[in-house]
Amino acid sequence: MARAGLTPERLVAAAAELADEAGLAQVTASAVARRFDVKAASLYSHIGGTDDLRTGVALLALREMADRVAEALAGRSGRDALAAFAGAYRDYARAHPGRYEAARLPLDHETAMASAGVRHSQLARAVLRGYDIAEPDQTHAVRLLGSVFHGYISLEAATGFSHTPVDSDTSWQWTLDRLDALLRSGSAG
Amino acid sequence: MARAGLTPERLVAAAAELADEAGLAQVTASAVARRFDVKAASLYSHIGGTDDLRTGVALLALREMADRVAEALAGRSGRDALAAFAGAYRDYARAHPGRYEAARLPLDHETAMASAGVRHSQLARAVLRGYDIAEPDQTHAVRLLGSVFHGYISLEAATGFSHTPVDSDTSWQWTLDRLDALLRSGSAG
DNA sequence: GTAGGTTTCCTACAGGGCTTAGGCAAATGC
DNA sequence: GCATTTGCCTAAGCCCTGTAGGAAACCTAC
Repeated sequence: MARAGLTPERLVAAAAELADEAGLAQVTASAVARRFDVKAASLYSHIGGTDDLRTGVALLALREMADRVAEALAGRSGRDALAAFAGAYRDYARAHPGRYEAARLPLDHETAMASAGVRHSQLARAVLRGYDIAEPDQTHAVRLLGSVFHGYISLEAATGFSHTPVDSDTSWQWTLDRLDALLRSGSAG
Repeated sequence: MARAGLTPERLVAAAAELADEAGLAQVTASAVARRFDVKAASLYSHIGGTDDLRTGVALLALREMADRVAEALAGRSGRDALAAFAGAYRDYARAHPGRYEAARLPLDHETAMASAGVRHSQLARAVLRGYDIAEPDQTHAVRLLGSVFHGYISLEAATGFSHTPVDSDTSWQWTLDRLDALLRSGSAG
């Protein structure tokens, strides 16, 4: 019988597609095996198991997001950079909800340190260079940016902010304006 | 043989404890049944299944959080109210991580509308009464509060913001200060 | 080109979890 | 005290995980 050509990379890529289509919970060894017309047991020479698959999706998502954010940020500063930064995350989450979900999985310290997660905080600091904020406020501000955007994106994904007549895009712009103002007054401490 | 005295409420309560101790993923019909020294099949006359159990935990968590937030808010306004509001959520999430996790489960529209989730936005609006913000900005501000606090709490839970020497409590206070200032200047925009 | 070794995928199996169906025993109500 | 209702049981089917060991495809080197 012809071989399916399984590799860790292809398995993780399939897992990522599955996550986006059906949710991270549907990413299982069985489901991924089905995508390759292969028995579930065949995956175990390539990956450790279901957890490995999900962690793989998380690492992939962190890399892809960092790439997109970096590209969005190129040549921008100030409010422009802030909007590009936030927009890149939001767009990614909407295009790849399962991957985004995976990116929030807890990673052990070692894996986290070797992941693209590190680039994310560097990118946030790049945005803040447009705002003249010194340490330790800069660290506070990095956390604030992460919190606001991750929070907004995940609440938007869960509820769609659909219970009121106010448009979510309008709230998003409003939030960016206010955050920009907040950071601009940031050097005051 | 003696009966175990199962009820939907007791099952959900046990599921909530389990969630806090071991994570929401460990909340299964089997695991809850073990807590009552009962076979898993016995649960099915009381609850619909595993999903029901988790949804039950979500609804419980929403109720408990709304109660605590309401209590924390009593008699406070302005920055005091803001800090009490945010602190109540953060404390709850730390005391009951599994319940907090469950509270973010997507609920169908009908269930969401009948849940205590509705009270949460009312409580956020109560905080904003101290800041003189009219619609539609008030809705934007409600979303901002939800985003910042939920985002902060979930990032804190996942990473502990432990990769840098800057204390998380300090960032939290800084965030509250800045948010207070932002809302105070809010009537302008 | 073909023999050996390696890799890839297979079948088989053990272990759990979910959930339904149907039965017996305990509680309840009359 | 007896009938009914309720609560928990066993049994069984299905799906997922992960391990072990086998067979076939691929590679290498003569």
